[in-house]
Amino acid sequence: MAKGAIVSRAEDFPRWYQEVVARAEMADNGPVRGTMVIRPWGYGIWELLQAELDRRIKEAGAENAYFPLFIPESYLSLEAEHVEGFSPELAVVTHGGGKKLEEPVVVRPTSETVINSFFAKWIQSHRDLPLLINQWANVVRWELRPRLFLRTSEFLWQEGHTAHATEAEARAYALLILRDVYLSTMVDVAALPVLTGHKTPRERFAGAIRTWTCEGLMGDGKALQMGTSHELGQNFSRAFGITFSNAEGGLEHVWQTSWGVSTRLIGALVMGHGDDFGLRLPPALAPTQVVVLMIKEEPEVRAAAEGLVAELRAAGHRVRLDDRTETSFGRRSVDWELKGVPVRVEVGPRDLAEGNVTLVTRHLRHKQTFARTAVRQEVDGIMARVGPELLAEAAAFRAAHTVDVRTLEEAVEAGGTGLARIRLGALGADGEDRLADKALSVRCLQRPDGGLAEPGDDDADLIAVVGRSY
RNA sequence: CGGGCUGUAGCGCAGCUUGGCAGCGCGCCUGCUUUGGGAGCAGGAGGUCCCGGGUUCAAAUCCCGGCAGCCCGACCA
Repeated sequence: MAKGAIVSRAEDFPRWYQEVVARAEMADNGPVRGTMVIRPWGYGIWELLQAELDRRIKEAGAENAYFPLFIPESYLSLEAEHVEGFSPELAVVTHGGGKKLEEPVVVRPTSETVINSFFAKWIQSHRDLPLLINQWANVVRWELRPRLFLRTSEFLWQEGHTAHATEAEARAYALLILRDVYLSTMVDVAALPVLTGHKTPRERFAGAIRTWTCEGLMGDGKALQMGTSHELGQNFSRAFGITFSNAEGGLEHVWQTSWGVSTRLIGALVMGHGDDFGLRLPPALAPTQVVVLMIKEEPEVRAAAEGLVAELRAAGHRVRLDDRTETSFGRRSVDWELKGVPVRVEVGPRDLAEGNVTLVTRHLRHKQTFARTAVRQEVDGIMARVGPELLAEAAAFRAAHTVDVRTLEEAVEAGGTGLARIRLGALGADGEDRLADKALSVRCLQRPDGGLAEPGDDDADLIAVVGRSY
């Protein structure tokens, strides 16, 4: 290992992950165990993700709102499975204003309960439906084994909550979010291939009747749940009394959905695209897409570099000038590489004398000299290619680490290094227990062709995607 | 909850066995020389040695008590 370099992924993947997050200045551990300080580079990625998600959420018709951080403890217990699922990880506030509270309040682990208590108030008629609400917020789930971005006690996310007149409409909306918001953002923006499917009852969200999921495969062969969209049926509408008068004058309970993705996606980006030199960002999520790096402080170099910055900015790229020539060239190159900036433009006297500059493409670590006048066009071209190439590389990795099997034993074998696909029925009644003994789980269920289950499909006939997971 | 390990500069660590000036690497600051893949030289700053008590002329070091963190197991999902 070269001086100051990070550990290789092959040698120690968890340590590699920690080092990338630290050295790329994405996040630090907070003072309270399990908490996280998101630094500008990490937060910049989040802001870009947020913007992409928010636009799609609004296109899907949902509106943003904000509900309180504190929830009366009693609300949680209104839905039996929900409270059972969340009580082990709740943070509970027992004192306020120096006095013991009459009723403790919990810090939201998710907002189903508060939001639904208001849905009950707002929804009277079928004309009030559908009600489509999203909120951007922090949530708290006390974690014993935290890892930055992947599992922290507090994290940032988006949670959508909707109410519909019919089960079919709720289901269609949960799937709309899954495909047009989550799948689209993960694949087209983050360049991360994901499997979609639904969870087994064992893995399902506490309180849902069906949980749809996007599952990614990380560089160490472990799966990561990257986003979920739940059909809640009438579980919460019955618990909270959310009723509406239908067109015939009858009183019905609404059908609901909820869905969320979090800052965990940043962890997915690191583990899905990173290499032994650090992070590799798709341009769409790079806070800085192009770094123009001055090799030396000379008037000609500065003039050329500043000219390129202006030109590339005008072309619509997020560009930053690195003129910290008091720091060595090598050091600065490595720093930008760690941060995953897609393109570096290296401007130095030697090239410049011949009217050239050097372009370095991060994801390929490819270096080439171009005429200064060709830079804009070359950068445009590289920027258009990076995302698709990262996506193709990750998809090839997943294909190479996915295998179809027929028995649980084979699934255990294959699941050790990647994903195993097996008919759920072939796992047997205690299949999930036996997988759990080997630290494996069913990540999702899909049709043999990878498609989503249709109404009427029997889970036993669907393909269970089995793997280790985060 | 059980077992093991660790707390020393911003980070990583040595020193503890055998008590005797608080150390090393990286990072940081200043100056000069450098700058095309983690620069060199010189100078400098930075400490509640986890906390409390004890033994001793003298404690980072030995003894007692406590706290925190990490790993493994159990539990949970």
